[in-house]
Amino acid sequence: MKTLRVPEATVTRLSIYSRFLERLDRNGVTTVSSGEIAEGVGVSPAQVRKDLAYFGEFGTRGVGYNVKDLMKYTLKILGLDQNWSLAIMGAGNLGFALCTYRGFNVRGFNIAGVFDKDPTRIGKRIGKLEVQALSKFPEIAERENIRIGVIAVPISAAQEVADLMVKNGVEAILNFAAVALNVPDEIEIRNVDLSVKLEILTFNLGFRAAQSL
Amino acid sequence: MKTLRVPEATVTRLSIYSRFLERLDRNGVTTVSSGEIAEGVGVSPAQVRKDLAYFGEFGTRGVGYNVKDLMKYTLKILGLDQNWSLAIMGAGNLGFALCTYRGFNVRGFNIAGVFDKDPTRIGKRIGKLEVQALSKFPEIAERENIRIGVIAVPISAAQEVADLMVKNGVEAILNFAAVALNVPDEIEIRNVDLSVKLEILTFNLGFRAAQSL
DNA sequence: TAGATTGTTAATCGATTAACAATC
DNA sequence: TAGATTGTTAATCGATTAACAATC
Repeated sequence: MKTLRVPEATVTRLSIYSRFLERLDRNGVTTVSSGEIAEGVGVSPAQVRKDLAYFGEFGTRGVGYNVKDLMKYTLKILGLDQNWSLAIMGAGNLGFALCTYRGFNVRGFNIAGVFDKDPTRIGKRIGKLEVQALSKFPEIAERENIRIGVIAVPISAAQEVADLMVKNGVEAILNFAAVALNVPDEIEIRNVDLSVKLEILTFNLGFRAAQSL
Repeated sequence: MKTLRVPEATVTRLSIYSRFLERLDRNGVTTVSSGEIAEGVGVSPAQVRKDLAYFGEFGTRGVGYNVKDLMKYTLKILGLDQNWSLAIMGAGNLGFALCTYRGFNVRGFNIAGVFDKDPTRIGKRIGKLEVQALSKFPEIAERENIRIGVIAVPISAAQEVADLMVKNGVEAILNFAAVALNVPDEIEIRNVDLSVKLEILTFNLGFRAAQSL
């Protein structure tokens, strides 16, 4: 068993390459070079080739890459050659926004259930979805084969919701609550803290001001 | 002029340290060691000390760090010893969720205006805010000293909105639209692509399955 | 063949970690 | 003083880039 280690930054870039390739394809472009991809997404050509080299040889020397083929390969690498059922945990404002976010659908993510524990929210409709009680999670997770859950509940409820998902077979979690969650090692988890992102900006603004003194 | 280069990961961790310190402070803890911070946020003690060392000496050898002091220092480093006025561009579901997100307020971010170009949205209230026409942006940005803007509009409108902000003195942009924006070099810009985050998870699920073959 | 571009290796760059002198 | 923990240096680790042989 080879243990190839792929940098997470490479995976992020592959996402971006695949979007760029889709755009080229829509525009009828059939062949592209690493330099053109690099130019299009703002990295170096060597970076593009290196990122792809982790997974195979997809180009033709002297020619470049076939846009349609490379697009398919990158999507397959990312696991996007299949559809994924998501659970959105929390039907507050953020949960609502996530349920209606069109960016998920175009990449093959299908929201199979939205859950809340607030009785005033349960039963309400969000588009084609109906907000479900947390108690319905096990049944729906099983039926819909939900492997990925998104946490959009307040900090105080985040751990409880994570536990519920882990207990019911969820393998990966995207967590919007600003708290470090305790989950087994084998669960993939990533945090998105919106305020941290802003703080990188304020740091840089202040830092730049200090440098120019 | 020294050109100290601080890794972005260090800034992200400082955000997380500062939250952990606030929690300790609320719990009445007065002194903390790099090892305890490391334990609390899931990094190495050397990492904690190295991150802080970019900015000065904040501890006492043999003793540790004073929680209140270190909390203040980290907040100051991040630029959070002042309040920041934000503009939310786009009053769709995501814009609405951002306007009502309480995580911003506790870190000193104040939403000073929410803007949209859809006439059916203009004038609607979101909490204490009223959705403003894009044409009001210059006036309000100036009056409220808006230096940071958040883009929560569809891809098709993102560049236009970015241009408007840059023209009116915005220095930093948090972009939720899945498109690379063209802004002058001196503008700080970070993208948050919700789908890319999910794709890192699907990649890892697929990758792990492949490794265990 | 000449020109172009890939795939890959080696060099470089940068970030993390281990180790320890400084010092409370 | 003995014990503890910082601040910092040097070693290690990992990611990016430059360069070029392979080859279309």
